[in-house]
Amino acid sequence: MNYSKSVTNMEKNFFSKADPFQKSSKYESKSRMVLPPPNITGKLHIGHALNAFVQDLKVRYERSFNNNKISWIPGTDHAGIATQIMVEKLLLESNIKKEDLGREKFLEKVWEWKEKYQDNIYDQLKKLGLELDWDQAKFTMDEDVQEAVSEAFCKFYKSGLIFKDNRIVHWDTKMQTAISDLEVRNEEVTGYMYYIKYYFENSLSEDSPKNTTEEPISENFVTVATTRPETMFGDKAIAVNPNDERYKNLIGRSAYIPMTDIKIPIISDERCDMEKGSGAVKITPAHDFLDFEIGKDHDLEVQNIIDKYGKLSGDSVPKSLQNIDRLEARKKIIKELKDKELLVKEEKIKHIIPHGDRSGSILEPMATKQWFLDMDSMASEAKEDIQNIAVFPQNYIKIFNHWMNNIQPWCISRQIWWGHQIPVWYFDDNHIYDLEKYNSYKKHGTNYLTSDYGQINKDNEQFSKNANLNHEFLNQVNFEKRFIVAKDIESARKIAKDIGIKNDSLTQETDVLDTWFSSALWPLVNSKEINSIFTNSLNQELNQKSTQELSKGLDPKNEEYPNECIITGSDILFFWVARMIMFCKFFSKKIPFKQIYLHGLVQDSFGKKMSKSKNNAMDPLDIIAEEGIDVLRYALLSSSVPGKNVKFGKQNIEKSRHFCIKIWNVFKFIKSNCSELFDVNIHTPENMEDNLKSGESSQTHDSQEIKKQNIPQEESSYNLPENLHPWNSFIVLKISDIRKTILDFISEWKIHEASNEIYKLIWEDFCSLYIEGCKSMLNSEHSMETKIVITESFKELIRILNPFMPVLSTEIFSLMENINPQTKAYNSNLTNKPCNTSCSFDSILDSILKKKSQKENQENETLIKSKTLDYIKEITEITDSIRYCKGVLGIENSIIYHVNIKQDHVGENIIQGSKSHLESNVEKDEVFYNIIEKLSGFKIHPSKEPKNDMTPYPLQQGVLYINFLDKDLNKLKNKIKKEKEKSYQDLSDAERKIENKQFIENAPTEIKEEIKERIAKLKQIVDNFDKVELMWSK
RNA sequence: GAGUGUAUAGCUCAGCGGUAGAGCACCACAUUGACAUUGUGGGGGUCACAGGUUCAAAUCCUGUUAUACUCACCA
Repeated sequence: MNYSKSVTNMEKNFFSKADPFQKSSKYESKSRMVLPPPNITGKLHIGHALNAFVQDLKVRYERSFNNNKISWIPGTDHAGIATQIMVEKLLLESNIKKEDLGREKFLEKVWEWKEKYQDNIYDQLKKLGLELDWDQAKFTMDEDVQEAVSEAFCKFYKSGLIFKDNRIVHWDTKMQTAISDLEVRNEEVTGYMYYIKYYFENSLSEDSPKNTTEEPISENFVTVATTRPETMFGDKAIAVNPNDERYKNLIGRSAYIPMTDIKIPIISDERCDMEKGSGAVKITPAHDFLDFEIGKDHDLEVQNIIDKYGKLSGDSVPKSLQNIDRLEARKKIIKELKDKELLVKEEKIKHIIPHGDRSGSILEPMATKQWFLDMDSMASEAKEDIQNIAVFPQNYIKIFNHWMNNIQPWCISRQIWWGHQIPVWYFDDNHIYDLEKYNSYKKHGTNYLTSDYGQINKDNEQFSKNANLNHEFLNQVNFEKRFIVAKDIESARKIAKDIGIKNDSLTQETDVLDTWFSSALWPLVNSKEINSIFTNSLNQELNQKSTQELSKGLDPKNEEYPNECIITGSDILFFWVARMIMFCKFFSKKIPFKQIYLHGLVQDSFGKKMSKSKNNAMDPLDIIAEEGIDVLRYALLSSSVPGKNVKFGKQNIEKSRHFCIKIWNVFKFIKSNCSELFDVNIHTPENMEDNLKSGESSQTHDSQEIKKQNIPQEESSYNLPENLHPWNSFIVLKISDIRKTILDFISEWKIHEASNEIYKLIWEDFCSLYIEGCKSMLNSEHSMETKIVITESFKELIRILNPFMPVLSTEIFSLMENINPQTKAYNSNLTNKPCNTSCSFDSILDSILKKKSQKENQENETLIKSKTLDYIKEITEITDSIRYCKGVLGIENSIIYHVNIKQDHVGENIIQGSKSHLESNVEKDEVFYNIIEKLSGFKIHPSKEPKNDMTPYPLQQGVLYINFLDKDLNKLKNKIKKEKEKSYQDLSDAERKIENKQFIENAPTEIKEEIKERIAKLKQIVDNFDKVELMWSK
């Protein structure tokens, strides 16, 4: 059964059967991690898949290799604006506008949508095969989250961080809401700069400028440049730079707004750029950020002339333009200005204009009343906090700090319906029932507070002494703006009653909070500490005392919070990660997570962002349907470098698919070649016996081991020899080495490096080298030993592979997990204790390194390792050389070629080397030659003297003699010549280095040793090259 | 304009002080072997450019030039 055909079944097993890797349920530690909650707007995209796979890898890695069980919490985000857009669109299909339904009915529809799409998202997440803790799934508008969000708002307000103000914000005319700076997408577009004449007051005749037919002269007007002429009806001044010689005389004069008889002053301001436009700029405080600031300083009126739909309105707008969309109006205005010769010129320019991230419509800066959260204090704290978080990649700390340094108050109110409604209740003067009481509170309340922001003025002792008034809640009431901040209507009513207001008059703020406001609390609301932080504190003042109480609520041993880590896309560092740090720290006094891992975005193979409109989006579930989970998963993991975008295309998928197939095939090989071990996993004794018998008959040779197995008192146990054959020790040592490398890479979040290491380990070391060589081992006296090492090594590989390919690894592991040949490890001799536990990879490793024996030390370990590696090196050097010749000369396998290894030089070395490894186990190491034969396809004859018809070929430590039959050797000779030259070059380079005094003085000893070794090797090589060339020339 | 990256093989990218790497593509050879969704070998690189630090630089620093992203910029 090939891989592609097996995938479906494998995945079925994966989802329906217990995870064999999860058998041990005892973990040293338990911790928590939250899934960045996907929006309930639609489908998962490939970026979600990458994000989820990285997290799932972390969970599996921590569980299997760190004894740390991470509870990974799924959830979904209500995504205010985005979802509202979708639902509105849906309703429009049946010709229903949200206004027709009204807020309540509309919200019902959204909740219906939520149910449906949350299920969708969860279904899709489940199809990715993730180890999520589904019992704890949460939605950002769940009741407890709503409470926490209200509470958070109140607390922010009481500590003076939230305020309501009339400020200029980015306004989305399509959604009719304000949005935050981060939700603005700047796009470069081609537009026009219009140069418009503003006539001076005293240059005019009695007639208004619109009637002028005279040729305009510069003494009569000033030219103002703008890209948005439609805003001119909101102009309150013309500003020039005080240092601008051209306009110095104009300061203090007035000019008329074209098409109107409105007169505005000409003022001077340093922020006015002399280089830009004409140097004179129209100031429209209501519709431009800088103008708003300038207007504030010059006491200019803020007059909105664009309504919330983007249509022109207001007294100063000419009748013909009233209620016309601003962009439409622009065209009309330009036409009229042209007609009236008020337009000096229009200039085609490229400029960047802000668009709504969600709606895509051109945003209008608009002065509106909004709720803001002051970020300054939290931001400066966050800059400290980020130092205590392990951030991967680290350079994002710089970016983080840069953003924090330039932070502005966050506009948190949205004029939409779907979201957390702001917990603020308004009252009006008509509803005061106890005026005396009200005024008394008002008086003291105003004194009590520094401003209308809610912050307590602690210096005001006078008020706190007044025992007749309940001042606890005073920082929740704003008497000037007539609102009460309270977590719910009951609390608001209570306060209202206290200050003499009829409580049935309260109306809640209709605005909702920015979606990211609730997201910022996500790690907190997903811990069980949510209650101790967000309840029963409404009537407490937020002071040191209650702060202490808050932090008391958090058990320091709490395994849930702070979270283990947060894994998310680098694009939402500011949107989400930064805000979580600030919010969670503010409320819990603790940094919400220990580590941050930021991955890049998944782009198409050309580096373009994937999107539906470009038709280059890849649906992860399509890929899964076609290729399987693991192929997608490994493809994403292996090509994801921390913080860098992934160019993702066919190639990534293909490499991954080939890898899966390779693993599946080698498993098939192992299964068929180590069949008797596999059969052991059928537990019934009768079966076992049968299987052992069949195992025996399937063996072509009558090996001792099999006989041993059949001895009843041994209960089919097999004694692993004291000294494993070096070919077998080699793979165990190799896996153990690379395992460490891989685990280190994962813990440093170098997942792409780890992926690459497991790839090389399985494909090159295990399949191409070890298993190929084992094909001869399996027919040797080492057969049983080899089978055990093959299966145990492979099981270990599969265990390491599990975080990368859970489906394939689970399938293979569950088919292999019961292969536990009852083996007595050799060390039972030493400890005198029968070691009849299953023979695990690590016990084999220990036995190779003779770990159980206390006499042994580190030195011995490295000696064993290096001896084993020498053996392998000798084999690979010979096979590589033969393969090289074969490749260069184009030799066919069907003809048997011979190789002589000259024993008086190379061979002896090798045989001695191998003997010492094999110690008493093997008398003569035929295996050595068999492996070379298997790997190279050449027949090997060890002998003292080569035959005359053989061609010498240089090795590092000697000479190979190869019978090339009648092949033309010129190609090879030329190659060797080149190789020789290169070796000479390398040698002289290395020698020059070692002769350099400064190098000797400064270089570290390891490097010096390395170079010395290299020189020794190169000398041998060069020497052999010379000898061989001499022989060839004969 | 400010910040942050990136420039390495034909393509997509790793490596980031001590002999230039992978996958794909290319060329040659092998042939049903666990694996044609294969194996083996090969060709192919002044590591953008210019300086500097260092015994040693693709790697660190400075500058230049491309290029990408983020933030600010609608006169």
